[in-house]
Amino acid sequence: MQHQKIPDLNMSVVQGLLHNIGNFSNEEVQLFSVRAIKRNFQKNDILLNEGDVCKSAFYIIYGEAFQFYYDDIDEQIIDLHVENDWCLNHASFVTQKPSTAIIKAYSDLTVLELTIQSVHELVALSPSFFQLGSVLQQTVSRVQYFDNTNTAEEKHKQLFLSRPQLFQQFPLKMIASYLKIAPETLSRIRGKK
Amino acid sequence: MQHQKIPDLNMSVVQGLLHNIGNFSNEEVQLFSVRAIKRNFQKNDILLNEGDVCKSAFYIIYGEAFQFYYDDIDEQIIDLHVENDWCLNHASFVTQKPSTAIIKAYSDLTVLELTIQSVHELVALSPSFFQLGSVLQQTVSRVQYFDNTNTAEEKHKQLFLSRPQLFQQFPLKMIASYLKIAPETLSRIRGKK
DNA sequence: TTCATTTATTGACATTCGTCAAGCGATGCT
DNA sequence: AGCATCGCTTGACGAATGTCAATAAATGAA
Repeated sequence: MQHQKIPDLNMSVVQGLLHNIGNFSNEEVQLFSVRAIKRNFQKNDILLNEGDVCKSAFYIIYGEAFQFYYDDIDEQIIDLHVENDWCLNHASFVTQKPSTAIIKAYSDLTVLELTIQSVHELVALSPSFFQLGSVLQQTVSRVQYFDNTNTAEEKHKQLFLSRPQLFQQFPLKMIASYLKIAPETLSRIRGKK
Repeated sequence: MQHQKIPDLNMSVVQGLLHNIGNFSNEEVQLFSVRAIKRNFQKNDILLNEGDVCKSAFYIIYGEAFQFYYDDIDEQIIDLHVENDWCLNHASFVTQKPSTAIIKAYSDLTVLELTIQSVHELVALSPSFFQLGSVLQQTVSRVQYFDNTNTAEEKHKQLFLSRPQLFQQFPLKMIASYLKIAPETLSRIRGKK
C-alpha cells in the first residue's frame, strides 16, 4: 500500500462535508482543503455586519450562529445555523452587494471559511464544484419554505420535522421570530400535544 | 467617422438591457448579442414546466408572464413578469435541478433567451458578466421582500410603490395570489383610500 | 446564596384576515 | 342579441393570531 500523508483535522472535516455534496477525488478534496480556513469566533461576535459585503461562506464545525435584521429595534431572525450548516447571506454573497442582514455567533464558534474568490477558483479548477453553488443556495430555499405554508401550526410542524436540532439549540423565542409568529403562539402550539 | 454595421433590433435591446447592469464594451455587447436568441410565445404557452430544469433565463421584450405552482388545484402565484423583467426560476436555474414552479405566458410574448450555458461562457469570456448573476438573483430577493412585511396593507403598499406596472397588467385576483392574501382583502384595502 | 434578568406559560381581549354568499358590470362566445 | 363566465365589490361571520398583562421557572451575575 502506498504511503500517504495523514490528514489533519481540516482534511477530515472537508472530506465529510464534500461527501454530502457529491463524489470528489483526493485532488479535489485537497484543492478545497487548502482554501478552507479554520477560524474561531466568540459568542456574540459579528460574522457579517449590516452594510458589509458577504465575502465568505462559513461552514460550522462547532457551535451555533443566527442571522437577523433590525425591524425598528427588534431583531427579526431570518435564519438559524447549527453544526454542519453553511452560514452565509446568499443574496449578498452572490451579488457582492452590501448585506441588509447581520450574522452573529450565538455560542463560541468554530468554522471553515471559504471566500467567494475561492469558490470561483474551485469552479474554474473543476466543474464538480458547481455543486457548491447548489448547496449554498439551499439556505435561500429554506427561508422561502415556511412562507408557503400558511398557518402557524403548519410552519412549526414543518420546521420541527426538517430541523429538530434547532429546538434543542435555540430558545423558543428565537424560533418564533424565525417562523414569524408570536412567542405566545408558539408556546400554545407546543402545549397542545 | 468610422463605418459600422447598423445594429439590428436584438442589438439595440441588448444594449439597453446591459446598460442597466453596468458598463459594457462594444465587444461585450456583441458577445452577449450572439447568444441571446429572440423567441416568440403565444398566450398560455408554457416556458418552463413543473419537473423540468430551468435551462434558460428569458428577458421580456414584449408581453407578460407569470410563475406559479399548484397548491392542491389552485394556482399559487410566486412571481409576475412584465416588459424588461428577467423571467426564470432562479432555484432551478442555479442548481440545474427540476423546477417545482411553472412559467406561463400571460399574453403573447417576445423574449430574449439566454441559456445557462451562455451565462457560463460569458462569465468565462469577461468578468463584467459576473453582474448578470446579480441581476438574475433579484428575482429571488423580490419574492422574499413581501414575506418580511406582515400585514396585507403593508404588502400591498410595498408592491404598489415598487412595481406599479403590475397593477396595470394583471387582474387583482393574480396580484392577491402573489401577495398571498384573499382577493376580497385586496379589494377592501384598495377601496379604503 | 441572593437578586436581577431572561424565557416560557397562560388568560383575556382585540384585530386582522379568510371564507361564504350575493350582486353587478364587463367580457367573450355562440 | 343573449347567455355564460369572469373579475370585482361589499356584507356578515368566525377562526387564527397578535397584543397586553400577570406569573412562574430558569439563568446568570454579584
